[in-house]
Amino acid sequence: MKTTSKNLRADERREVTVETVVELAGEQNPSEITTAAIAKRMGVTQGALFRHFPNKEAILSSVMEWVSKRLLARIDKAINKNSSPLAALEAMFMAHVDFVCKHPGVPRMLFGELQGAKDSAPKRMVQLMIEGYSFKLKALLEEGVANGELNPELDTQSAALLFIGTVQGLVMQSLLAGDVKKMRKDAPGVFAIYQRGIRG
Amino acid sequence: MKTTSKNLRADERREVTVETVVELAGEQNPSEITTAAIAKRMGVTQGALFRHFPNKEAILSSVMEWVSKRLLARIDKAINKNSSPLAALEAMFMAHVDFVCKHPGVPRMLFGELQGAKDSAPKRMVQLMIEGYSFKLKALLEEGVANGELNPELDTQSAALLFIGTVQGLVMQSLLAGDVKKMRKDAPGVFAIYQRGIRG
DNA sequence: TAGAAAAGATAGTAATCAATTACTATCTTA
DNA sequence: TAAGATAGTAATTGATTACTATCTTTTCTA
Repeated sequence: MKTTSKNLRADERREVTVETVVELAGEQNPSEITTAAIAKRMGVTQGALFRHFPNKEAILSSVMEWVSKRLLARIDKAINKNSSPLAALEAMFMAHVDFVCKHPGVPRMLFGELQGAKDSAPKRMVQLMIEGYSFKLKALLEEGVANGELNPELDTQSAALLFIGTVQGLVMQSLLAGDVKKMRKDAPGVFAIYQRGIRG
Repeated sequence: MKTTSKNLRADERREVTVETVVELAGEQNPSEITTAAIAKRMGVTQGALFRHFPNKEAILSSVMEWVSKRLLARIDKAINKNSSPLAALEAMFMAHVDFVCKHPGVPRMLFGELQGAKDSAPKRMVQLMIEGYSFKLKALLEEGVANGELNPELDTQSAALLFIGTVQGLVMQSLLAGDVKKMRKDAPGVFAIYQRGIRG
């Protein structure tokens, strides 16, 4: 029984830890999240964390893995629901925005990890995720070009970069306003301009 | 004489401090820049910093002020050189990218400050700067719409957001590649798509 | 050029951090 | 149900942080 047991199993505890970090990252600067803060939110002592993770970096690595898995799965689902590449692109965009709205700490953590000079395990995880993301994105863009939906002379490399940057811009704007939901509201208008830029 | 003097005057020392922080931010995670690291780079002891700044936050505030002044001045110069709004937008974009290339730590610091939950003095400074930036941007966009250069039905709010996001996307890409100069190379292609999205 | 004022050095402080320790509570299963 | 395995606690560690008190050197000025 989950509800009656005081102690969680190791894998459950790891899962809870990861979710707690994602939650905290939505409320404060991710780089200032301490192991003590994580433990407190979980209702557990600080030292207990190190029964399940060798060190703090391993926690962050697990978080990045969690994010990567969930985001890419969402993206895939959005893509597969649409036959047209352009429609799929829009669905992918909205799925991404929706994901970030639900987990506002995620883009902050990603950006934070990328800023670290040394290439840590979590940083490599982020790079890997963006690689996978870009791959799907470029495939859609090239499909659209071949399809005729997109500008035949489209620079797909730049278009992919702009796509990701667009989401990043929405995130930054929501940070400025201190309002996460703003993103969902602004997304359609911004994507409309992007779409106009790549359409055939 | 500057060269012969061992001690700098207070205002000079403050200036050097700010420039050192900007420099360090280009090399490492801004949130991990310690007062000891700043002092070491300046060839001065850590305690000496507190002769010129009441605390660390004041240093960061000064840095943000420095950034704000320099960036907005550059933007203004770029705008004033061009009569056409669309040409001015492009010049503004390139000036911004150029500035970030010269000071790669700047966007990292901005983003980092915005992430802090509490609204500190440096955070307010950043918000003020982006406000000024957006103001100039929207003026140009509206001018372009009135002019006929831009899409008459353009959503200028979204267009402004996308403009800033585009720069942000370039920054992120350069972080991923670990190569700042990549940004300058990618900028024209990305702006071309943006331009296509807003043009009349 | 004396000496006051400014700038910097030296040597600390208290607080906070991730990590580790010795120990206890709880669960599982043979 | 006894015994081993697993999960968590409480206290402490050394390192690092921003910041400060006191002393020394440099620079400016009257």
